[in-house]
Amino acid sequence: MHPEKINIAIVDDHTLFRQGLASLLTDSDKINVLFDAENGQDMIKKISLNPIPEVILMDITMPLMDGYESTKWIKQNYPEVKVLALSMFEEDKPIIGMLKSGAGGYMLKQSKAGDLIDAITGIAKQSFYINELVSGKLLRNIQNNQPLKTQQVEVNTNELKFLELCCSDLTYKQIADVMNLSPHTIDNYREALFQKFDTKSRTGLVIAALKQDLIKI
Amino acid sequence: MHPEKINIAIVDDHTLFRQGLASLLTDSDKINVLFDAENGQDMIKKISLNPIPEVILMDITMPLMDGYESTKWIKQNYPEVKVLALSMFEEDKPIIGMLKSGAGGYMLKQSKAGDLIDAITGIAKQSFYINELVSGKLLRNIQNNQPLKTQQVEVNTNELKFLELCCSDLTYKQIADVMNLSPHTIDNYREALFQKFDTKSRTGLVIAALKQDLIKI
DNA sequence: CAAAAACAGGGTATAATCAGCTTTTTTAAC
DNA sequence: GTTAAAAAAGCTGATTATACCCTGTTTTTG
Repeated sequence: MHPEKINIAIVDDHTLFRQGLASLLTDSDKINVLFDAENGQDMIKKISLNPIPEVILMDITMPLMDGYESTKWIKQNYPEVKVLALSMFEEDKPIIGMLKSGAGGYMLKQSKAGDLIDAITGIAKQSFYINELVSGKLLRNIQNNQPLKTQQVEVNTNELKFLELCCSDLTYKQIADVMNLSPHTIDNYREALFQKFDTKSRTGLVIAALKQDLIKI
Repeated sequence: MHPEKINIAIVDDHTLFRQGLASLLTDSDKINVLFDAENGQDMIKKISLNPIPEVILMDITMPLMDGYESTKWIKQNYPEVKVLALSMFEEDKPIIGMLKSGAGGYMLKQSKAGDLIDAITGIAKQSFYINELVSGKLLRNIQNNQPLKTQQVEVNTNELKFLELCCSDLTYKQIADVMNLSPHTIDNYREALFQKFDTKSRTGLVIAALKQDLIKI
């Protein structure tokens, strides 16, 4: 009397975990495990030999092709397939990384089976499944995407203008011209900024300024 | 017999809404409205004349100083105060915008009173309150923050490595050394890339590669 | 007025840019 | 397998730009 089962695949390099999980999920009457794979390359091989799963449970750390790469590949080649990250890490970086790669949710391996099944059914229906673990990270990520300043370097208006003009094919002589200053003054600016940014080349200058968010491209 | 009430403030330019809401929330035994304000400037004036609220309910569209600005100001001057956005818009932009500005949650004005009270108590306790409305936007935002490619330029592995090494103070000679190639081969790479990216300087190369997302800094 | 900051000059060594050419390695066709 | 074509790697030599000196003048500012 149950509705149609959800077809999934499991990608994880630990065989015991993979097969134990498959058995566990199969025991429930809601989920059908189509195939499993021990890394991304194995998954690519097997996905064409099987029916397309609705959801893929994806580990992160795997040899040959990890969870990030595998998720990106899935989203490029089978965008309708949902990926649910399943990992032991609860740090920000892997969570944000998997979501950026295209995962629609993130579950910890220490979750209860019932919660995982909820997540799978949730993600199958709505394309994503956000729990408290993930929502906080998401929010913090979006809010921290701009500051993160190191020891901010002070630059005056002219130096800033100069830095912006450095992001071009203009020579210093031409920059001096544009700014209506002597090339030697530009020399002074450059040397001052070299010191401030601890670099020795125009390229280094531009990159340092970009990193500090002083200029945009 | 209720625990301590949560002290809040309401910032919204519609007087009837503001006062009606205040009355509604005060009727509950969980929330105490310290003050209200009709825009960000009014809020700034009143916040120093009152006890500091735990949570501020913040509208977005307001004259003189809108919700984005007001939220940023709060987060800069009273970072411990939580902001719960309260708006009629359920589009991506305002939601993402308010969260980026520092709001810890986002509720629709068409919510039920009980849900709003839940959100307020939630945000007071945990600093954020994520509902289904917000989580999907967050996820989509984070996933769409990268692509947007123009006409992609093809570069091979060596050229890519070279581009990465260009983002440094290394001279071409040193790059050649690192890559175990003759400096003249590096010359060839450079010239080929100059053509591909239509530039004439190392700086231009680096910037073009960054724009195309071929390299990261 | 004195000190600091900004601007400007001359000069040199090194690195970057550019054009034209040879050799080696790959690729693909025969 | 041979071989022609194409691609990648390597080279010479010259010009221009960049990086780094030291020094002096003007302007701002306390």
